Amino acid sequence: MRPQKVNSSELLQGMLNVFRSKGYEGASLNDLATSSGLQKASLYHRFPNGKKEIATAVLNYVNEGLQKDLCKILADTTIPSNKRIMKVIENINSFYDGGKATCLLRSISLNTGMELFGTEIKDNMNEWINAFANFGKEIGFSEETAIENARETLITIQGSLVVSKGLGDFTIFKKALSKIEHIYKE
Amino acid sequence: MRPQKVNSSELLQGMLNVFRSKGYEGASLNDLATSSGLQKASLYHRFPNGKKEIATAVLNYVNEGLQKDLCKILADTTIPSNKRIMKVIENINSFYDGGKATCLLRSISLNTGMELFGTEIKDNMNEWINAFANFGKEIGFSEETAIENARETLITIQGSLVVSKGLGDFTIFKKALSKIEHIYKE
DNA sequence: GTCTATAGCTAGATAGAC
DNA sequence: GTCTATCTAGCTATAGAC
Repeated sequence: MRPQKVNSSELLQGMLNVFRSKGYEGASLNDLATSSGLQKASLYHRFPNGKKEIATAVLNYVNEGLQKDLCKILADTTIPSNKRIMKVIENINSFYDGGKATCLLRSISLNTGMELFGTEIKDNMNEWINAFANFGKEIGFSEETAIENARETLITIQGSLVVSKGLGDFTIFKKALSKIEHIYKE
Repeated sequence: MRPQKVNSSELLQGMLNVFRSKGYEGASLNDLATSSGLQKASLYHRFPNGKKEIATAVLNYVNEGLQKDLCKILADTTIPSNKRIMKVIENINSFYDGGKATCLLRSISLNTGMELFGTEIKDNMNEWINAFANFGKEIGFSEETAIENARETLITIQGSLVVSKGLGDFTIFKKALSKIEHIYKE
């Protein structure tokens, strides 16, 4: 057995960046190959169903990160809630590179409509909302308020990513994150 | 002089829909031709610099609509402010087809990064913010609060478009609009 | 498991008839 | 001003050597 030249998470991280900045249609297999350090044909060895399978793998990779860096932390009752929300906000900030990186869900959902990856996108968004909603209930929000705040949290993150990037003013993203932090720190 | 087979605003409206749903890279000249009712080569007659010029024209077309259906109305002091904000919210709702349509700025900014249409996008977003900020000042907000609320208005619109589409739940967009309405109706 | 080479297709763009 | 026909470059995907 020949060793893999590039390991799986390096590969996926590189391709994640391509999909984020170029979208699904815009990301060519040449782009993906270059970013990963492999040749096109080698990508087909690892992902026999081509581009669609690559994008699915990248979506799963992101979802694992979501579980690890957001859901699990928010649900970890051994840590004080103030610490948890702080840590999660930090993770979100670094995940989106201070607002400079585009959300994969958003870039993938363009071009493809919802047909190709609709369920993956929906599931991922629901996990965000559920994680924050459960956290909200734990710190004393009513069921309804918790869900409402969780939705607003996701809306604020997505919206501030769009606006801060459009205006080239990344303090907007930072402010949005601290606004979210305050929602959960009363 | 041969008459134009399709007039300018029909042409642009059709192509706007293509760019919104497919993004810049995803929108092929065949798509654009089909949506407009003309052949590819005819599009090159009207837009000699090709796809980039088409996208610029569509961005300008959207910007004209923004002026007419949002900026001018918000600034029209002959109408009571409550009526103005109601009318503008209605226009936003129909412009985004109740949340089902994607924002052109968002779809265009993908793939192209900010390199190609960065200034157009920035200008357009600034017009949104200025229009709402001026309106906010007029109804009594402080300079700072007015700008802060205007930014949050844009963030909420963009974010709720993303989330409601991702979840396939367009009541989220509706709720976001009524939340915005309340900001300006106290 | 990775590579070079290439097939088959569609993209954006152009030429020239009417 | 609009059309059909066509060019070249790039795309996704595959074949087959190592």
